[in-house]
Amino acid sequence: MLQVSYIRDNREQVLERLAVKNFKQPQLVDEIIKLDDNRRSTQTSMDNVSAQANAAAKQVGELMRTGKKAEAEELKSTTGAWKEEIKNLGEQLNAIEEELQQKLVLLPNLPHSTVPKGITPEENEIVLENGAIPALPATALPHWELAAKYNLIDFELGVKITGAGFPVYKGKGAKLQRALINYFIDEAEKAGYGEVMVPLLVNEASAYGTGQLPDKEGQMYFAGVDNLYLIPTAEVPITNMYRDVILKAEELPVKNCGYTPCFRREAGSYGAHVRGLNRLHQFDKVEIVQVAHPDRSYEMLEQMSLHVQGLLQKLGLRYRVLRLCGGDMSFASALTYDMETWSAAQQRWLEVSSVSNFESFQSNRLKLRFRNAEGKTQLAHTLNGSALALPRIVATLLENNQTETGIKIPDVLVPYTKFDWID
RNA sequence: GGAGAGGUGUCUGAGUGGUCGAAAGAGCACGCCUGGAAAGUGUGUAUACUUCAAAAGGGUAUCGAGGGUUCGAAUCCCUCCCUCUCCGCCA
Repeated sequence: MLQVSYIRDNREQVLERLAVKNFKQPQLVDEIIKLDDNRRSTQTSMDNVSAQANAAAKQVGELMRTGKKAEAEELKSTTGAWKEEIKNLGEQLNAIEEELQQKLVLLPNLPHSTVPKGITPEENEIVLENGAIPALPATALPHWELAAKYNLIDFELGVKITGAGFPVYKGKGAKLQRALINYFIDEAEKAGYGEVMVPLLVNEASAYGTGQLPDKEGQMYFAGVDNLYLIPTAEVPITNMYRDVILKAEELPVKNCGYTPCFRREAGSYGAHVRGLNRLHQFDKVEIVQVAHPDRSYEMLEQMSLHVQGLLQKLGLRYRVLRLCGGDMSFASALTYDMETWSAAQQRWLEVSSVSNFESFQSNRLKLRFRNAEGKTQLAHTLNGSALALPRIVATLLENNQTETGIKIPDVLVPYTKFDWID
């Protein structure tokens, strides 16, 4: 959520930035400013009447104490009109604030100045490409066939137990999952991210805090009896640890990492591109999250991007980094890098990580602040990234490392898997 | 699931109708003291909105949330939420 004061002070710039994000309702900006004007004047009127009423109440007390009952009674009789007015103004104010809030949550975050214009994924900017293109045998298989051939993942069994998109990992397939999780967590800790293990269900306030509500309600599984949402990403519980928190400036940046399963309904996305591990309803992910000083958040974003790239390099995967264009970015992000690995058997790029700076868009909702050099509270910046999401990493690893005789495990993972071949 | 207790500032904790944004202590910050530190001592120490060109200053709101009674509510009444304890069940 953008800050109203910022919108007021930078109207032109806000409109210009929203256009980069291809935002369709620029009139909202002026509507918001107008509502805020209205809010202010109503608030001022109400405060003035309240001040009068408060003063009178104090005076009544004083008169009673000094025994001037008649005067007190007289004063009492005059306060009725004020009460009525305060009530009316209060109702008006509530209505205005509600409408303002409703419009405010419709505005996406403003894209950073380096975000390219564009609408479709094709217009994303390729920042760099790295790693060798694997040479596969002519008999190379896509991962879902490899998974079946080596008995690593049973998609059908998952359908029986739960439904499509909930695979069962078996044997070395299951061990590979655990190995990757532990490897990613260890690497994140080495990079200074403190590990946390968080709840997989969150309440409404948390879902709202990171922006899943109100707009993306349909994406989350919902446990209605207890009013809890299954997390679509660890970002939600981890970032919400800092909801309503005022940090000291010297505590920044706060760096956390955590492993969780992630649950996404992915309503309406079916087809050839979502076969196998390409898109699941439940998947595993290690997330890195930072709360940063506004002056340094972009530096931190680069640091996070390099961390993710380091993982891909160590796993020996060919990857590329994209700077998302305005139209392809998420609602809450100011700048997003997507990392994609090259799936040699599917002959396509697969998104395995997304690293974003949300600036103060989330922290404004979360009321996540720090005390700045002047001793005043200021909104902190929040960032997060996948480091990494497992399924497409597994897909690429299986496909790119396949040989006639089996699948080679990358050296860095062998201490975790305790085996170096799947055969 | 049954029964009970309770939600006050960074924390502990007082406060049952006015002088309460709130005692006291702890913590923290700054100063004094000291060769330096501890102890001691002094001062300060919530958040948001608003007014003001800005600062200073002023106003309003907030003692779990919402509503009510009253000239006036942390304090009384109602509804909801949450936490804790005991019992039951249980990984």
